[in-house]
Amino acid sequence: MARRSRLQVRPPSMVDVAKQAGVSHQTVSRVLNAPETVSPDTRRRVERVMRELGYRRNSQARALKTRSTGLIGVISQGDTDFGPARMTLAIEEAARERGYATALTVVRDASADTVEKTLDFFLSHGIDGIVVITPVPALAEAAKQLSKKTPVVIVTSGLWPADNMDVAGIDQELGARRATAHLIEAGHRSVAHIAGPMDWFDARGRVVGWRQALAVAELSAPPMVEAGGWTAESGYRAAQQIMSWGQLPDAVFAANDFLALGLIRALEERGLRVPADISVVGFDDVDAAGYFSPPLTTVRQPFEDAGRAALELLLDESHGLTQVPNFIAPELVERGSVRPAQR
Amino acid sequence: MARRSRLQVRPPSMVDVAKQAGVSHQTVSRVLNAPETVSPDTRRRVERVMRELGYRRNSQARALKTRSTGLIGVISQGDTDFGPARMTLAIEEAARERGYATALTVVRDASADTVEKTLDFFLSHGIDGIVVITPVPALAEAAKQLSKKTPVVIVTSGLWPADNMDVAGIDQELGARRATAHLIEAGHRSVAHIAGPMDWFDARGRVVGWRQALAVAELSAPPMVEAGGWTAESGYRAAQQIMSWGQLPDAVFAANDFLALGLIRALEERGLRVPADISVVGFDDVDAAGYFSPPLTTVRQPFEDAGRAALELLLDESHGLTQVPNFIAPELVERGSVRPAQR
DNA sequence: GACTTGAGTACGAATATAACC
DNA sequence: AGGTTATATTCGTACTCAAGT
Repeated sequence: MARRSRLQVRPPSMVDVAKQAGVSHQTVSRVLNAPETVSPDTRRRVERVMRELGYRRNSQARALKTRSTGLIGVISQGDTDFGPARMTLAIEEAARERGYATALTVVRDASADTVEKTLDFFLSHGIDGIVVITPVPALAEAAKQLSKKTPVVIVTSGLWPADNMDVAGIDQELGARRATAHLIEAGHRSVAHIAGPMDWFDARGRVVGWRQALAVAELSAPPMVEAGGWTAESGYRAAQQIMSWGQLPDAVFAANDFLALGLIRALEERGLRVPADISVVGFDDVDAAGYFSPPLTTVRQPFEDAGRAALELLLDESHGLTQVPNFIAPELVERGSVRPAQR
Repeated sequence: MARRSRLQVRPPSMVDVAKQAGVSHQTVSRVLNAPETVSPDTRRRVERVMRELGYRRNSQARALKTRSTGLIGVISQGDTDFGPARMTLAIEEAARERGYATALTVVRDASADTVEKTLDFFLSHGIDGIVVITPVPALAEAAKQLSKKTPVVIVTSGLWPADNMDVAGIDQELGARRATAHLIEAGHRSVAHIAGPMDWFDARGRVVGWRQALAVAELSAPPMVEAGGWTAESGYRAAQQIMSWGQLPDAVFAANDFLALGLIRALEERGLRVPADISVVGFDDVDAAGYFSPPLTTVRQPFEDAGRAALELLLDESHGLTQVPNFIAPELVERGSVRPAQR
């Protein structure tokens, strides 16, 4: 880094501050780490000199002594998918609030080799812990291995804590129950489901929740339709399948907003109006959901809360104490794609 | 981090390795940093002990001495927009290839205060340099201030190097010229443009390139249509505007793929077929572009190359030497949305 | 004896200098 | 002398122990 040379003036150290303030470096250290043990007089003097000199703690030296770098590693597999991307940002923000920096690594595959390399990379950079965001089982398995060498929290929605692993995420089953129950409360008796790719924990959880809500209401579940992906196109195709049934459902709970979008498009092409003829609920609450036509009733995932929960698990005393995963409750957002109950 | 205690066995240091191998720690250091100066015999012995003990360099101690942490800070504003998101991943990957870790920070706004805080955060974590990804002017201005305190590279598409700032990005004008020229070569005389939000450098660059290509072919430019965003919905609305013209254009170059998607949808609703009646070219080459109907001819942005270029600027000797920004050339991807030339 | 401050050393790697064969 | 290896010190912070008021 050649330009460095231009900047290569040694930044002021504690010793510099101490000299300038006429105290020992130890006193400067105390001003930072235990201010109450320093007389207000000296403290003010030292603090003033710090400001004058533009003193900044050297985190490398600090890390060397304390054995903690303040660096959190984040491993994510999904790159541009909505959930993982939002979760990554949420974790970054939560970490920054607590003064931690996050080092992000996006892996293309979850092979043992890739994970091993990533771990090695993180360890050699002295991270304090790792958050693994994984919507699929493969990375989760690999993450279990990691936990032998460094604290690890898994962010997912379908894994139960085991082998001392800490898990945080969003309660997909609950979200799906809420979505389905909302449709049932609106008076619908036949509620279909378009599921996401079943290798995702999220997709599986939403299926379970859908079935639970139907069972509670003592309604039978129509056949489940598995979409090939999370896109509007997949939703469009899944809709074709539903429309080929002898009897159309009253309502459809789609596993995410884009699937719902494709579904709505397909329904309208057949002259079916949403919500007049058929009600639809999505999942995620993507930015555009309020601008669909009709505006989509959906389930909002509290990524920020989940990110914060993951970080607390990683950093806090509560570590290893929880026997139940930290699954945050998502909320239903009512808009215009569900027909109000008629009575 | 409570669980830490479970792991709190001090990792082996050079001294441990040295003791075990019966040499001095200095020799161990040489094995790592200048192997050729150590006799093959001792070297092998030391290396074996390193493996046995699972020795790993302590990057904190190393950073303390060398004044380099191997950490690169990345500041990005756009969170889920296609370009910035892809660029972030590209930079992360390029950095990792070179052994650097990237600390990501996504800022919500580009106020002086936010940027100041972020810089402070990065500096206190000892980053070696910063990459600022900015599609809009505000962050770019703020980035100029940063460069006084640490090496900075700006990743963008509309800023010329100034004040010793290093800039890398993708040549938007060239991409737009290629897209437009492709339409002209196909025999189209009237090529309209749906522009993205004009506060984005990318949007502006694409407008300039579009005009340039038309000028070279001595064709006049239809009025430019500015879409309110980058979404399909914006494209759909922009299309309404175009269709209100007395005379329809032969072809439309849309500033990104989603705008193109909305445009195509609007055209087809009017009974206009793409490409039979009107040709369309997009920009970005998003994952789904090949699955649009018709498959979209578009311009692929080489994010990986640009990310690598940014990193090289930040790390390499070439620093400050380039008077011209490192703008990488995007490529046209021909698919099915442009009518082949008829002669 | 409270309260405040200082001296000295450890953390682990890098390196200049010195010593060895 | 030339090829290797060893000794001693440095980086900046944290913390123990001791000393001063």
